[in-house]
Amino acid sequence: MDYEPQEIEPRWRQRWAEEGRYEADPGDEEATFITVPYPYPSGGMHLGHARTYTVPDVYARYRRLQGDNVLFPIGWHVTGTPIVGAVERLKKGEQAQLDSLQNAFGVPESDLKDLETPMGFARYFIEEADASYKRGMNSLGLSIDWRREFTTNDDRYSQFITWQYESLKDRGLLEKGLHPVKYCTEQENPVTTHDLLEGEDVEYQEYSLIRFSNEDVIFPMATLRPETVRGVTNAFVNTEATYVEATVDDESWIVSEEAAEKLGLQDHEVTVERTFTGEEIVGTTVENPVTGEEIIILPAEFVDPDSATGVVMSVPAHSPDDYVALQEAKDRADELEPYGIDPEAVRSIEPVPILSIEGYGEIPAQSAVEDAGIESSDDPELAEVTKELYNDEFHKGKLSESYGEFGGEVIADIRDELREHFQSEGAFGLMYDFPEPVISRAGGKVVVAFQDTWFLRYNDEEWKAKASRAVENLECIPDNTREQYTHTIDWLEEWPCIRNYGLGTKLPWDDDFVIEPLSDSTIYMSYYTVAHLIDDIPVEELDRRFFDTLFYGADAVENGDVPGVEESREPVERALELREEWEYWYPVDVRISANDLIQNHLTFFLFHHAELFDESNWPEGITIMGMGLLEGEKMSSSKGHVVLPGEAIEEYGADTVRFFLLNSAEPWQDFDWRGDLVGNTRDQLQRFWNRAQETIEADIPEDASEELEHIDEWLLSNLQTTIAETTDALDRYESRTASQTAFYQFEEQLKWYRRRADLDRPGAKWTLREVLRTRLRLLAPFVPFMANELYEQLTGEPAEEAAWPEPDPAFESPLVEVRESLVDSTTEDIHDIIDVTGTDPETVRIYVAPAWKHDVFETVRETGPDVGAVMGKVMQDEQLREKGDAVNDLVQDLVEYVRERDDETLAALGDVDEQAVYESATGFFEREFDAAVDVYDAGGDIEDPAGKADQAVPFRPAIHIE
RNA sequence: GCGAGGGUGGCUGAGCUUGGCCAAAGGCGGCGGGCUUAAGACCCGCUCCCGUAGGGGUCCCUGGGUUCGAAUCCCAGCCCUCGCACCA
Repeated sequence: MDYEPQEIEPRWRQRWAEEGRYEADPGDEEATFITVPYPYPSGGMHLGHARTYTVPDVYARYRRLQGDNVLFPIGWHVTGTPIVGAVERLKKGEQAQLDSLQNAFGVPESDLKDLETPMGFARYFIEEADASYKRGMNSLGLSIDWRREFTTNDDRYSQFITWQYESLKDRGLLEKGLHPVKYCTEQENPVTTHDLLEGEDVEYQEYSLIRFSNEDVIFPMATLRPETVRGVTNAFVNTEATYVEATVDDESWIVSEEAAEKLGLQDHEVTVERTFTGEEIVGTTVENPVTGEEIIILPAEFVDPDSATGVVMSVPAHSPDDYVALQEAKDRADELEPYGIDPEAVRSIEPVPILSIEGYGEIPAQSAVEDAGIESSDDPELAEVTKELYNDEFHKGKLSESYGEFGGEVIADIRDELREHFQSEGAFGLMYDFPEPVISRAGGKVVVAFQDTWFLRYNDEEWKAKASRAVENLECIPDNTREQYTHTIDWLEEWPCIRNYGLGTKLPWDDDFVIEPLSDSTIYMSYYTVAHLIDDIPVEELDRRFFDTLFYGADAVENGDVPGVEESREPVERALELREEWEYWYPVDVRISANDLIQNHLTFFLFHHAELFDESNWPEGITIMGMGLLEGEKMSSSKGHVVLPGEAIEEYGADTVRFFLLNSAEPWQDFDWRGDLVGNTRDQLQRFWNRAQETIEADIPEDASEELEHIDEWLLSNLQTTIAETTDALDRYESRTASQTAFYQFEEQLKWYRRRADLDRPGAKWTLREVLRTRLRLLAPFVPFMANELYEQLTGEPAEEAAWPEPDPAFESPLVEVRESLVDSTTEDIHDIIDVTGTDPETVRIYVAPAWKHDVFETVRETGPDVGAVMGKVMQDEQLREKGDAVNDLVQDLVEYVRERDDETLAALGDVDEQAVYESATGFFEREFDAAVDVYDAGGDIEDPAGKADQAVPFRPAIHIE
């Protein structure tokens, strides 16, 4: 029977579906609960996703073979704006979106209209599309319990999330506050990264506003380097731009027109009193709030009125930009007279350094500009020089003594403190803005606005302490991720957990808001335990009391000791029944997720479990997964640089796809899907299949197992090692090591076995069948279609009905392995000699070391690798003493030999009858070298034409060819 | 700058935790052979240098060190990747 995955695989898919094979219900067996992030169907499924879900599947299948009752569920995450945004972009006919849908995911024109509602879009990629997740998951043979699927937009799920957030609020872990957000001035609405047309990567900056003043009028100047306040020599405004005088809160401010609008959105009361062009304030002098010095406002074209306040302070000693601008202003000082500026006053402006830094002159900006040979503000190198100087000053610059308590400190250490100091003194204000233009997809300018927002208080000390404890007992795979969780818990601050629109659950007490995706997915694993059993319960009955009963039990509800709920209440009968499901499955044994989610989602997952559930229900393990590359480059649905599981499975078969994904890298390493390598994997599987067929068809007598020879025992001994190593590797989630061991590494052993053994013997046939029977079970988690098919052909039942193999001590034999290693090394030696001499021998003579040499070996083995000690003992023997140097050389050799080997091997070597080993392999040697082979005892009266026999040492026979 | 992970033979990629059986697995590529009418597929062997006897030399980013012995441990340096921070 040929290997036809397209014929085999659909049969198994159908069987599994019909049997409900992977539907798991509570039972007597040990429960294993494996979860993976539910997919976000804002597009189709590609191969990167395929591995995400196949890794947990392999583990699930492994645990099932181990006898566990395994639950592997899946749901669908649709919360928030990405899907809504995708629909909007589609409806607008945006080309990038159409490309992604049609080219990357093969959506036909006729289906596009189905995608015009958010849930229609989601539903399409959940199950309808060719590239839908459900189709992909089924094709891959994932052992999912499909009864439990849901979406995060379902009413019942929302009731669950409502319970979660009401509980958290009662526990004081939610807080309302103002928060800077990206805000579209066109739609007058907050926007997310997905809503941006331009500037997706731009983060807003927190600018210090230095409150320069003229009389009662404030001229706030924005800077990201508040420590330079003492180095300001002048200011710049754009003469062409529009500025306003506005009442800001109770003060009079002069800023650009754009800045006035932004300030109005940042919790300031702003009334524009008067509008004028920048020209008007050129020449004005203003007072530095820190130094009290008067500085003059100069004109400059480069000032962008849409950046921060539109009034720029100049620090020529530390900003190459400012330094060059000031030089240019001096050169053209005479042109400033019409503004009422005295040219001499401009020419007399000198940079004022406020910090010292090694590697630069006294005026760092000057030396930086001069060293780079920059002469004009048009020089493209200026930006680079500026960046470099800023970096150096931040990390290495020491502030001058005029800063009092901050003097002598490195900027990086005191910038924040210094800013707060001047803020509290009233010298500084604060403003948020983007350093680059940001444009929304609606075409409007995006600015930073303050919005009322609800926060999760991840900075709560008690909560952090609980989360830290959850990490302590967590199995982190790989182990070096543990530190990252701890680190994240340490620095995590408040997290805004709502959005203004999108799919999902409304904030229970304010339905203007929706709970955002990273916040509505922290404990949903518990929902899987009952998801398939609550469809018949009316939505409104899934209330607070229901979930309290479900998760905390009747006692907690009756006694009113559910945190935040004071009155005693009746438990809900149905919830008590369901509680058994939850108690059976929980906690999550392992969460398998992506490494970039450690900093947010996975840590949130720990926080929420630590708060809402007892310690016994905290997650037990998290395994991290790496990313996928395609032919060496990052996969990207928007660029169409993806392979769809359906395409790959059609070309190679699901087993090949799975095997490649699991075997080419450990789960936490990045993998690279390369067509040539995948093709090779398919060929290997096919070869395995063909060999298996020979074994399945072989006619094996009943009593064949009684005719095992040494080489059969050797293979079986190796098989036991393979079982142990594969099991250990899978216990550590090392899918690559496990599959390499069970598949490729054992193939190497088989290669030797085939060369060595007479395969027509019943004993050999029996051995190969035994090997196949074991290997199919070891491989079943990886290639379930093939393994089940072959196992059924071999034994009459699928591999998944059988048990995971365990090493059989009866077949473990170091002695057998050591004996074979002697044959192997001798074979290699003979080959070497033949290769080097270039001869084709007719006779090969093998001389085994004589008994006295083996006696010396025994002495070395007993004494240990110490030449002096061994010689002392050996020389007590008169006969050996007579041999003199020969003994000395031998001891040197043997000490080396013993030092390099472990005790078990040495013990086995002590039991070996070397001559018998080579004699029994004579037939093999003769076939291998096509020559007559004779084995001699080097100590006997023997034929030794070249006088080689003396060279024999234990386990290294002398060899002569002729 | 901080944190994490790396630098291995033509390429890819194991080994490094637990130093010695490591000239260093496997795959790809290349070379030779078998099978075949032929190609492909498949099977076998070779693939750092020198060598007509199983040996020797050089080698795992660079330079030191520890050790009887280092790809593996320690120190210093260089370079790369990824996060974060910082930065008009």
